[in-house]
Amino acid sequence: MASADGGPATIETIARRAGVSIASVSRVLNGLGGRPDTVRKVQAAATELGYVPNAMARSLRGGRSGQIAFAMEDIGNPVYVAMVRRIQAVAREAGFRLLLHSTGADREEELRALRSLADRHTEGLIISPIRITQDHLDELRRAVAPVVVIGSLPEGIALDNVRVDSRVGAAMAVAHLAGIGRRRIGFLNGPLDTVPGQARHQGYLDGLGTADLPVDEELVEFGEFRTDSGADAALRLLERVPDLDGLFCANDLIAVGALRALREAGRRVPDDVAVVGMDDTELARVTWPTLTSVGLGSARRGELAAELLVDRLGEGRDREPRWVSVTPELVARESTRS
Amino acid sequence: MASADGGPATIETIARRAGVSIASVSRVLNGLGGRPDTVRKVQAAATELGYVPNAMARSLRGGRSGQIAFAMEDIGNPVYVAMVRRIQAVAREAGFRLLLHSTGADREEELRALRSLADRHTEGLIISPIRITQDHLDELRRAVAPVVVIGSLPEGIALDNVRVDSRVGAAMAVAHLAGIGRRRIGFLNGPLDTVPGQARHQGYLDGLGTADLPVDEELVEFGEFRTDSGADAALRLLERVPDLDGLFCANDLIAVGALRALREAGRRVPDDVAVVGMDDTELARVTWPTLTSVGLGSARRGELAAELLVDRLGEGRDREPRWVSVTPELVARESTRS
DNA sequence: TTGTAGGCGTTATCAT
DNA sequence: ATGATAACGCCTACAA
Repeated sequence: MASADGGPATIETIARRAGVSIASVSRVLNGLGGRPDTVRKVQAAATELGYVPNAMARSLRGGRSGQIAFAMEDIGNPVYVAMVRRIQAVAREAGFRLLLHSTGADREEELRALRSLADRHTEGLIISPIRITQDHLDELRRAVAPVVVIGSLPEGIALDNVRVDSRVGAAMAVAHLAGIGRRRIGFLNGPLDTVPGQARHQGYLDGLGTADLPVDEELVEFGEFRTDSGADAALRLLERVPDLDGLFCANDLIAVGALRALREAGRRVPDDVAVVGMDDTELARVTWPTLTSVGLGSARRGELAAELLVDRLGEGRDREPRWVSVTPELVARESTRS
Repeated sequence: MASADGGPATIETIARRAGVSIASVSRVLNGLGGRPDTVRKVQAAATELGYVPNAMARSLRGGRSGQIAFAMEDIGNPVYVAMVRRIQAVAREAGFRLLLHSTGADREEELRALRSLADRHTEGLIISPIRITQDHLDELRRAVAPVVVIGSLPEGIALDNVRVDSRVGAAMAVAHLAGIGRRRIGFLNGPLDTVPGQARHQGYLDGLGTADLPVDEELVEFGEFRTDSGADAALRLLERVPDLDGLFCANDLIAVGALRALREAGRRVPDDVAVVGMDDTELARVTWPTLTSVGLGSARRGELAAELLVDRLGEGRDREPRWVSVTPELVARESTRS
């Protein structure tokens, strides 16, 4: 029952009702003892009034909001869904609520998310930016609360950081395609001015080198990390390189678009063109043919990031920044089955 | 620059620095006028100190946290992703931060989400439960802050509510299958003790009736609203009803599982078995064949729910509860192409 | 064991 | 126009 006297019950309401001071109420409610008699009266009053402590007052007083935030590009990308899921679980476990920032990869939005730490509504932030500008670095440096970055950071940034070497992952993809005898291996990349775009491009070149395949700029197309963009890019590539027999896509969304484009263009997968995606999202199991993809441990990265943050907000307040990493793993499916 | 004197800058710090009272600082910072001279001094001090108002203090004082929450079953389901996306957008637009509760369809978790409104860390809640127990109703009734329910509510509950008639949607699916000449139309449903499970079951029966097809209990299988469960159910159904030629799945996840099972069982889609899903999620465009699905406007429902909540937290504080609904829409794709 | 009182950082009221 | 002061609800010395 809410109190009849207007607003919700407060320790003051309870104190009056129980005939004790607010201090006693607070103590009892926080299990700090008291005379049995007092305890009983307070608990009775609290129950009758349906008392629930005001989280805002607690936060203000305690200097801790009990909230952390996760900023990502777009929850529409299954990679982030996987991350959010695990982050949510770890956060809840540790008693934190989770806030979501969808930035749309907009630089301003990302910076806003970082800056918003300053108002202390959130105790810490996990951020996964695909571009890292000087502004980002400045803002990261002057962040007033712990930040964990998912994604590769330049040397010398003293921040908790969860990374995965997607350059190696990309090379694995190319090696896999070369391994099943493909010679004309195309690459559908995202924007080259993004961290993943850059790394995967390097990895693609590495992979070609290792497989002793010539580098041919004709084989590379750029677009956004999205399905529609992937389909368009695939069509452009097919037009230009009719004898394509392998295709590495910089993420699963692009790969899904590519599969569609290939089908529309009458190419069989994997017989004519074998395809490899990246991120090993849930999508990879749903397409037809199912998609071979290089997993980058997104769920695991989310989990690790959350654990780092939670630790730093508790025990590990003053520890050195930690850089942890996850190993890419190729999961072979029908799209490269010989 | 943060102030050197320990903690972050407060209006107090600024006041000292500018040589005015905290009241003046507050006024200037909130644009409530002041002598040009004073304004200048305060603004200068605030900038130099890198002042950012403490959100917790503001919330406590103002009685508003600027936060709303969304509670859903599992962010892994694309239906909720679509909702979250729009909710996030509307919330941000209105100046609210968004908190996420993943309940795993656990009754206790859902109730906890509802009860957590009591601590005022959140101003309102959007909840999308698939089961509505008496406990839910009790808790909804005594909720201390505005709640918007996405999903059908029993009569007589005075709450903002966004619904879609998935019974009609299910009937549309069956009608569509019958319309392309299918006679043995199976149904893979979720649990019958859920609101959607119940409604879709009714709709399935409605559809058969309208198409003058006999009701045959053999044609119905139950499972969870998940892909793996859908695959299992499909196999059971195929075993029992070899002459199946149409299949309605209670959501896209089930349908994705069914498509896989059908392929493994050597049935061609749509030639042997035509398939219709429900929710028209992003998955429907990604499968092969692409999936005909009955859209239930999940993005739109999320948007409407957020708008209702935001309105009630502002202008519409005292208006009557509103029930808005969205119309199902069948999107035909390859899985039912004749 | 208990109560009084101060303070967390704001905003808003009320004199001046 | 400005400053002192009282809340908002909670926790916690400190004093009794």
